[in-house]
Order: sequence, then structure tokens, then C-alpha cells
Amino acid sequence: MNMKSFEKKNFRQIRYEDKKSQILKNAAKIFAKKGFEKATMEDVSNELLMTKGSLYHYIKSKEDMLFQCHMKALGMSIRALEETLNSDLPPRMKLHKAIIRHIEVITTEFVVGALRQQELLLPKHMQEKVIKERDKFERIFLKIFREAIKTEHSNKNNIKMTAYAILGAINWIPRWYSAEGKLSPTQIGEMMADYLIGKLESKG
Amino acid sequence: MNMKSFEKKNFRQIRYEDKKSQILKNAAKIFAKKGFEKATMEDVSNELLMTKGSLYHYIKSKEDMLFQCHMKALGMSIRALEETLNSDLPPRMKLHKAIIRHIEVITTEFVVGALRQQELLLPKHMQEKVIKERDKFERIFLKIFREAIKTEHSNKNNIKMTAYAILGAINWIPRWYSAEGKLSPTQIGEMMADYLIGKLESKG
Amino acid sequence: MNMKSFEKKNFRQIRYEDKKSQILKNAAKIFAKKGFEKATMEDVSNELLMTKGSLYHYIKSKEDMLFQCHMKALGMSIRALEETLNSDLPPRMKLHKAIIRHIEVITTEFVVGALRQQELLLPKHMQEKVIKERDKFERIFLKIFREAIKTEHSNKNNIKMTAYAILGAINWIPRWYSAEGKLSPTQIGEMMADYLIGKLESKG
Amino acid sequence: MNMKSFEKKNFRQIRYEDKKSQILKNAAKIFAKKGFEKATMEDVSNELLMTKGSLYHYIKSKEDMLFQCHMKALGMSIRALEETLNSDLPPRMKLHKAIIRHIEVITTEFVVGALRQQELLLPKHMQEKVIKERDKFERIFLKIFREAIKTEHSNKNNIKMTAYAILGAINWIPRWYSAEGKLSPTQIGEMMADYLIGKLESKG
DNA sequence: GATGAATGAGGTTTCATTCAT
DNA sequence: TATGAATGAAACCTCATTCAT
Repeated sequence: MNMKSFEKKNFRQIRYEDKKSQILKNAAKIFAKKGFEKATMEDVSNELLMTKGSLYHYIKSKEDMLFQCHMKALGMSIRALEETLNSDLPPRMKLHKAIIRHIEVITTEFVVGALRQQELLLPKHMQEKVIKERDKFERIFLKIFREAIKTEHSNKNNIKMTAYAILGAINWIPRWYSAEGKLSPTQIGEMMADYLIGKLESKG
Repeated sequence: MNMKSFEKKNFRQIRYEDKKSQILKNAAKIFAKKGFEKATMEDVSNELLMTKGSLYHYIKSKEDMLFQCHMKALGMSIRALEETLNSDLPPRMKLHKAIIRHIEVITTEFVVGALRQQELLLPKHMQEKVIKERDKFERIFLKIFREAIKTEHSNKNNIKMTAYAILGAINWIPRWYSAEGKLSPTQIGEMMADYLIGKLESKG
Repeated sequence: MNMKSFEKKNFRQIRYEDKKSQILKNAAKIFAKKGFEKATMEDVSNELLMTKGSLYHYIKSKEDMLFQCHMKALGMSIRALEETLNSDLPPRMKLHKAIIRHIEVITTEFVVGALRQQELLLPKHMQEKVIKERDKFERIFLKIFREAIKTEHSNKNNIKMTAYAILGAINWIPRWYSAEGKLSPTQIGEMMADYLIGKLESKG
Repeated sequence: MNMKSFEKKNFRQIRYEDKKSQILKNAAKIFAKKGFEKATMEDVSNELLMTKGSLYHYIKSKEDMLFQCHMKALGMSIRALEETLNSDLPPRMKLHKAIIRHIEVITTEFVVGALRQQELLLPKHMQEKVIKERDKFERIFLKIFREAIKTEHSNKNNIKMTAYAILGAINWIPRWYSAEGKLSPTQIGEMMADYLIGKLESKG
């Protein structure tokens, strides 16, 4: 393979990845809006101005599409969390930041939020991978959380449940958040973080 | 119509309502487990040891079934809330109780929790009614909440958002709650309530 | 279950089996004419004056249909062979009769012949069952054959290969046999048998 | 066109024919293994380490591919037969040789055998040409056959049918022949020929 | 010549719903 | 009331073929 053909191939690969990414983005949007089962492959292809058949160059099946949306979305959430984990902030601030960042992701990027509801619809073997990834997310969050409350005396149940309470409060946001509302995601994040962490402090 | 036939009809009505109720209960269970679209009418009828056709003596359509499940589930939640609202407890305790009761309902009764995810799948005119009912629920909750924190100075955004945070934390529970876990719904309720409104109480 | 409902159920079962049988018969005919893959479910349903969907009350899939055609056809061949095996004819005559009967089956009944070509198209797990059944057929034929030539000294390879030669000559018949031709299946059978085992008889 | 470009073109033509031949060979193999309809153009191109698109430089369509496979295979069979016909052997030996040669071709070369099953799948106008070629094959075989039994008194029906019996016995071989078996194609040929011609002699 | 991308027609299958018995 | 049978719309997916690069 000479230089030219290499470049050419590379170029095509990029085009391919771009398109695939674009497909997943739109698919996620439509799944979020209509629900996975109600959304048809034609809905997705129409939105992208391609034909149903073309879609199948980029994805293997409708379920594969949902699966990849999930993984991409979870990947985003995880990355946001890891950035925060690896930052130089003091533990309490890390938690604060983590909450805000997650809310930002969940409300703005990639319809992450709405997808959170649709794991059920994946075939088992895909579900397992999604759950594994979701667990990874929760593990990181729990780590940040634990460090933030290290000084306080809480039993294990308490810790885990409180963490879930926080995640629940956050993950529920897409159910009532509207992009047209008065508050920006970041503002909501600030207020939520204040409330959710404030609760912790009151216990100390 | 003589006495006898009247009674007979009445008896039939009861049988009818019983059966219908039983159908909805089972349907909800299956919708919760497989998702509305993946669940077939045959799944539902098999579970009830009847045939697909018979189902239609009791319900109008599959969507109607989901709709009624929703309404029944929301009705339960609302009733639990109203009982609390009308009780003689002090405001702070009412909120505490409301949270616990809602968690109990959501984790034990009628698969209420899982259904919360599936409003999307109803046709618009049904969705509206469900949303109206859900709003009713939230209004009552908000009322209890506001009375509980009356003495504190919070702006409107704060209040509503905090209420949503609480509801989110609760409504998310079915996503991680397992009936086989160590903690009972009531225990979870206690701990959640402590975390979510503990500070309020410490101040109150 | 009272008498009436029992009868009713029985009646329905019979109707069901009848219809299924009819479906398989027609399907086999169409598969034989157009080939399995070229034949569409619509072809089959049209021929039967039903809708595509109705077909699926009786069969699980297109492949299932082909599979059942195979089994039914093989069953016929085997039954014809067993009748001959269990008859009181002398061994030589049994073989003679077996050949004729098989030719009759293969040319007249149920398009057995044409199907013989299409095992390939079944998924592996079905193929195995068909092959098992086909082996059963060949075992019986071989038994009849061996008994017919017991007195002659032949090595094992010879015997098996000769049997296959005979089966091949027969199974190939549907490729050139035309129902409009001058000779009836039975006549063809007589002549074939004469040629294929004539020498044996002259010796016996 | 100067000398150089002429040679160049010639060279290209050869390359082209080579590639085409190779494509047909592989295609036939795959058609034989999976069946024409189950085999995809991608199966074929993968086997050849090219892309789907490239295939179309060499063949016009998938059906055209099957067609050419058929013609090539039949051509082989015919050539083998003609060689035998034109040889100096005595008539009886010619028939003997013809049978053996045909078995050799059918079991070793070019998957001829398996293709024999798939004429059905060609569009009518191609089918006709294949049938014409197949008839040519049968005519030559019949000629050899007739000369071999000239001295014997047989009616016309007898002759044709016996010839078909022989062809059937042979053409069925690929259904049970396995390249790993103990007997070589030639050995099988010898035994088959002995049996099939032996039968004839017994009638004389 | 070679290839990745695009197409679209056509196939199988599912399933909510209706209906005659 | 109950039910097996029938329906038909709609969905997903495949794949031979074409085309621009």
C-alpha cells in the first residue's frame, strides 16, 4: 500500500466514522423522542436524508444502533466523571463538580438522559455490556462520593443509598427539564449540587 | 327486572370488574418486565390462562390497557399522598411520611415504578390524561412539601427544584431496588427521607 | 370438559390438521416448481387462497415449512418400503416390489422427488433430522437389497454401491419423468426393476 | 495500434480470461456448498479476496454467473464424452469408458455434480440454453449407448429409459460420494460401469 | 481497474385486532 | 362468554446492482 492509497483509505475511514457518528446521534434523538420501538428505521433514515438500506452500511441492526447509542452516551458520562476525578479539586468540590458536569451531560449532550430508560429493550447479551459500563460509571461516582464524605461516619448501606439518591435526583432531571426553561443546565446543576451536598453536610 | 336477575347482573358485574382488575395487574407486570412494545397480547393472555380473543371482552385495545394501568398506578400514588395530606401529623412529619409511603407504593404495589417510564408510548390523547393525573400527584406533593418548609426562605425555583430532586431520587429507586435486597421498602424509605429532608428537620 | 366441548375441540383439531396438511402439500408443489428460495410465502398463500399472515397459524417459518414437507415426504417413502419389507413375498420379489413402489411414490405422491434436491437449504439442525430420516430409508432399502442377493458372493463395497446405483437411478427419475409421457409410473417401475435387478433374478 | 500496445492488450485479455475463469470456479464451489440463492455476491468476492464491486468487471449478473458455471461444467462433460466417442475402442468398451469418465468429471472437476440440481433457478432464456446443452450431452451418451447394445433387441422405450437409469445412477453419485471415502472416483467408476453394463449383458 | 457507498425493491415475519361459531 | 382462525398493515432486513471517485 503506497502513501496515496493509505491516505485515501484513511480519508474514507474518517468519512465512515463521521457518518456513523452522525447516524447514532440522530438515532438517539429519535429514540428519545418516540421511544425505541415506535421509532422506525425509516424515521431515522429520513431524518438523515438517506435510504433505509444505506443505514445498514453503518450499523448491523436496529438493536445494534440502540446499543451503540447507549455505549456512546455512557462513554460521555464516564469521561466527564473521570476528568473530575483526576482534577486537583478538594474532595468536596470534586463531588460538587461531578454532579454539575453530569447534569450538563445529561441535559445537553446526545440525549443521554432519555436513553437511560431503554436498557430493557436490548437483547440480553447487549444489556450485559451496557450494565457493565453503567456499573463503571457508578463505581467512579461512588469513589468521588466516598472521598467527599470520608470524614463523616456513615454505614455502608447509607453511603450507597445516598449515592443512588443523588444519581436518581440527577437522572430524573430529563423528565422535567425543558431546554426552553428559565434555568440553564449549569444553573440547575449548581442548585441541585447545593441541595444534595447540603444534605450531607447537615449530617456531619 | 326482578330481584333475581338484578342480583345476577350485579354478580356478573363484580366478576367482570374482578377479572378486569386482574388483567390490568398482570398486564402491568408484563409491561414492566418486557416493556410495552415487546410484550404481546398473547404474553398477557397466557399469563392469565386465557386466549388473546377473550382479552378483548375486558379491554378495548393494548394501548387502552397501558393507559388504564397508568391511571390505576397513579391513582394509588395519589391516594397514598392524600391520606398523608389529610392526616393530623405536623407538616414536617407529613413530608417524611409522604416520602416513605410513596416509596412503599412504588416498590411494592402494582409495578407502579416501572410504568413511570412508558408514558411516551401512549397516543397523545391518553398521554394528556396521564400527565394531568401525574400533575395532580405532583401538586399534592408540592403542597405537602411547601407546608413543611414554610418557615424557611427559599425562592420559588429552589422549592420546585428541590421537590423534583426528591421525587427523582424516589422514582429512580425501582431502577436499583431489588425485592431480594437486605432493606425493606420501608427501611429504604426511612433512610431516604432522612437524607432528603434531614437538614430541614434539624432546623425545624 | 363435557362431551360437547370435547367433540368440538376434536373437530377443530381435525380441521387444523387437514388445513396444515393441505398447506404442506401445496407448498411442496410450489417449492418443487420454483425452487425453495424463488418461491415466496405469497406464492404459497395465493395458491391456497389465504393471506400470508394466516399461513403462520400453521407453520412457524418458511424453513419450517420446507422441513415438514421433507419429513412428510420421507415418511411416505419409508412407509411404502416398510409395507414391502413386511409383506410375505420372497426376497427377490420384495426388492422388485420395493423399487416399483418407490418409483410410484416419487413420481406421483407429494412431489417427493423434487424435494430430494433441497436439503441443502435447511438450517443445520433441521438438516440433521432430515438426514437421519433419509438414512432410515436407506437402511431399510439396504436390508431388502441384502436379503435379495444373500446367495451371491459380493463384497461390502459392492453391495452398498450397487444399492446406491439403484437408488440413484430411481431418484433421478423425476428429472426426466413427465406425467404426460406414454409410460405410467408403474410401467416405468417394472422396466427399471427389470433392468436394475434383472440379472440377479436370472441367476436366482 | 502498434506492436507494443497490441501485445499489451493481448496480455490483458489473458489476465482477464484467467480472472474470469477463476471467478467462475470459485462461484461454482460456493453455489455448490450453500446453494445459489443462499450464496451472496459477497461470499463469492470474499473467497476471491476482491470486493463485490470488482466482480462486475467480469460478470454481468449473479444469474449470468450461474449460467456460465453451468455451461462450463456441461462443456467439460461433453468434451469427455466426445473424446470417448471418437476413440478407437470397441462399442462396448466405449460405453464402459464413457461411464467412468463421466463419473470422474462429476466427482472431481468443477463441482459439476452439485450444479446439476440448480437449473431451475435460472431465468427461462438461460435455462433453455442449458437444457439445449444438456440435451447435447445426452444425445452423445445415447449414441454411445445405442452402439454398445446394437446387437440386442430392445424397444425404443427400453433403450432411452435404460440410458436414463445409467445417467441417474451416475448423477446421483455426488449425493453420497465423499472425497475422503475409501474408493477413488475411478474405482467407483469401474464398479459402477461393471454393474450397469453387466445388467445389460444379462439381457442379451 | 478497483472500491466503498448508496439504493430500493422485495422478502419474511409479527401482531393487534376482528369475527364466526 | 370464550376462542381459534383470519387478516393486513407495517416493520426489519438483505442484497444484487450501480456509481462516483
